[in-house]
Amino acid sequence: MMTISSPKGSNAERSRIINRRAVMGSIHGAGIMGRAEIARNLSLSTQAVSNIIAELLEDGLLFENGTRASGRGLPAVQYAVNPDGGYAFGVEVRPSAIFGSLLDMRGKSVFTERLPLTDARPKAVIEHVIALRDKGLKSVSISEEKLLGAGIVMPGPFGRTGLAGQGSDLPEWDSVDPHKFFEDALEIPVMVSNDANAAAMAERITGVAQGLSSYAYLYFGTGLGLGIVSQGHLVPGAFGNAGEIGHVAVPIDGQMRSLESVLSRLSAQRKLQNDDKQVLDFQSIADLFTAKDSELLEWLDTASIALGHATQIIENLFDPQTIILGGAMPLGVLDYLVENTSLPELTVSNRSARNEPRLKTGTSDRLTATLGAAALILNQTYTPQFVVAH
Amino acid sequence: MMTISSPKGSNAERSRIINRRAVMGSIHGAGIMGRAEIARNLSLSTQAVSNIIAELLEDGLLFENGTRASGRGLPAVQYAVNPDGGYAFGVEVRPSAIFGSLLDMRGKSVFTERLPLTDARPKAVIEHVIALRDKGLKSVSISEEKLLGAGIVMPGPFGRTGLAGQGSDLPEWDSVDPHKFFEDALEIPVMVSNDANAAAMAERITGVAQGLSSYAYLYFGTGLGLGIVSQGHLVPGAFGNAGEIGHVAVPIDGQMRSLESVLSRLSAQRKLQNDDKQVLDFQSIADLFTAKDSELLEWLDTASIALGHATQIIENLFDPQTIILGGAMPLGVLDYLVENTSLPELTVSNRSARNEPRLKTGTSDRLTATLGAAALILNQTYTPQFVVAH
DNA sequence: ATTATTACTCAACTCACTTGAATTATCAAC
DNA sequence: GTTGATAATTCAAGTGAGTTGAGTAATAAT
Repeated sequence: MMTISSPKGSNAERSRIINRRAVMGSIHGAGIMGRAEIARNLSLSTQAVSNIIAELLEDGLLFENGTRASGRGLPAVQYAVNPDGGYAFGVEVRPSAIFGSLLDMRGKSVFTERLPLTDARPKAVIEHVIALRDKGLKSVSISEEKLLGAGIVMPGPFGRTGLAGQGSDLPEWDSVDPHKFFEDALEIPVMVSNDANAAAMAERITGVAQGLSSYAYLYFGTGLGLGIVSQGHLVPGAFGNAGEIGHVAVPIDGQMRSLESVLSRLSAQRKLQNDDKQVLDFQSIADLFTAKDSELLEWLDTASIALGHATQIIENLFDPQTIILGGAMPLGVLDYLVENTSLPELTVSNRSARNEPRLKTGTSDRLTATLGAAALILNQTYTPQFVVAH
Repeated sequence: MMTISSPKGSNAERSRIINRRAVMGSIHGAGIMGRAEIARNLSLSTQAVSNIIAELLEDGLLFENGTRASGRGLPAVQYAVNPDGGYAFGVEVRPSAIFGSLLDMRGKSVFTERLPLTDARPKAVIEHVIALRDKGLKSVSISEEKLLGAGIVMPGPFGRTGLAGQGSDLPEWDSVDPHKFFEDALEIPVMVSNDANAAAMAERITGVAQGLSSYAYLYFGTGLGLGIVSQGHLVPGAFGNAGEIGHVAVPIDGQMRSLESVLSRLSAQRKLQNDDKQVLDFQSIADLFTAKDSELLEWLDTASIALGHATQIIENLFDPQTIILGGAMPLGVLDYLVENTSLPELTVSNRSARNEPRLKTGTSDRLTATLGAAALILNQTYTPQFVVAH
């Protein structure tokens, strides 16, 4: 389902697109920055950067932010990203509801909304998506032109796989190319991804992964997903289904079980439901954690063992700067996992010289993936899709 | 140890470099190709491609290869990669020996040699490397200018990690940046990588991964490594140590054991040594396999179970087009593993619509990594280090 | 007050790609 | 066979975007 774009050659126009993004990315990463500094950073002439910045100012994507002297010489005029310069629309499609979000240029959420869904067929979904978009635009009084694009999060796996029927997939979409479908309907650039990848990108734009280029993100949705970022780019897999770590088996009490069956919100809910037959929501789990519920602590023990195994696999396969835990799981629970997981010793990540902890928590929110959907678009405007060697 | 190059902006000169590589890559991938066809492929004007091809002809990297008519219109002049246009130098450094190779532009090996090493310190190593280079150049009568670069394979992990002392590392190199060291000494572009990554690239240039963009490569060295290729690029990890899959634990006979301890040449050698206390080499294993040695078949049973687990992990984490098995293990053994491994069902790769098998064998050779080292350089000349969105 | 240093701008230049018209070679239809 | 459509190729002019070098302005150090 994921269209693999064949690489294109470069020309003047495409260079400008790349350089605009590189300039935006530099400023976004540093907060404020001067032209000469950016030019050095990107190995471009100051004149080139000056021209690009003039264009970006014109487009309202940047604004001047005073001057800063560093030692001798004329103090550099600083530029910062204009939060109101553009907005990214994020959509999360689940079988029973659609979530929408709007992020400003700095990744701040300015609108979120949930619409229940009774019909998950493409036609019904797109109507709801458009309704969400219009409501969002109206609620913050911005015009449609300011929309940079739409990020769409849909439950994976994409296409029929050995995991079909395992969870929350949308069978009605089997024969639809979501990317083309949404782009045709919304008429803005669209990126389609799964929840874990989107959440991973959200951390890169506003969260704890700022400044990191290679990291992994363990996403707690209903199940468990993994977003892999290598050199600033998502590793999508050949068919867009990379990161299905929930289905990897690990030994628990001498028995092989899928990670998802012991390390996910659903597994916690199942464990906690043993007593009273009601479905526990996010808040209930948070409350139980605060109350130091013994069943939950038991679950955490097991989950922590599972996380240790997951860490060993992820670290040895990717050698990331860090592994971030986030998603729809109470922060206390995630913190507890990070603190109480005994880290495997036999991995490449067990090194003395580290700037980042091996595990850390990211944002914990039921809307992580929805915001992440929009972050996919922001990431695109800040990350040139290329790297020049040396 | 791996230097992470910060992205640069683009300009006319860098565009030309990118486009030259894209043109070379198109032709290499297709075998022969005409200018207009390449232009369409890269979304460039035919004029631009014409200019680039003229330059590449001048440089001796291409030659004309007849014309081909396809329907109406003037038949297109076809171009092919000139094998003698340039050579890539590959070096594999092991604690006790250095291996050198030269590949022509089409990836054909024109020289290989082994030099024993009694002193693995950088100074001694570089002397041997230079000796290898000079011998190679002399043996095929090519001048130094035709060397495109050198690929260096060194035993990972790079830097001190939790795996230090586990295997074949080179402690003498702990405080040396191999990339800078070799580039200063050889005065040509250098790429440093581990054996698995290099082997994965070799398959992409000449082997069974031609035309694939996202795949995984299980490398049988002494231990077991994994090369991960995503969208034509290696996934190196934050510190160059991605792919250490050998240290991932899997259940064997109800017990967790590292993959390497059951699925590697060393593990086979240990198993087969039980009877007679001699070290078995590559050829001996091949002979035992032909003789259907019962101990070896026992080892294969266990190894096959381990490979099933490895497959489940790799497929769920990367969703590759295929997993290739290769390295210093007799081809019969690898084929046996591919045929007799029962593939896990619960993975995203277990889909009906597949162009590639889930497992297949690549090259089986003791020199796989040495040739792969040179392939790193060829890959660079064929793969522009960028992707323009859409 | 002078000088070194750095940021920035202007104008000229250059590189490499694009565009459009002209040319050539082939296939297909009459 | 002649004619017309089609496609590859080249030539020459045009364009976009980056670079270069000279000149100006503002600051810190001497």
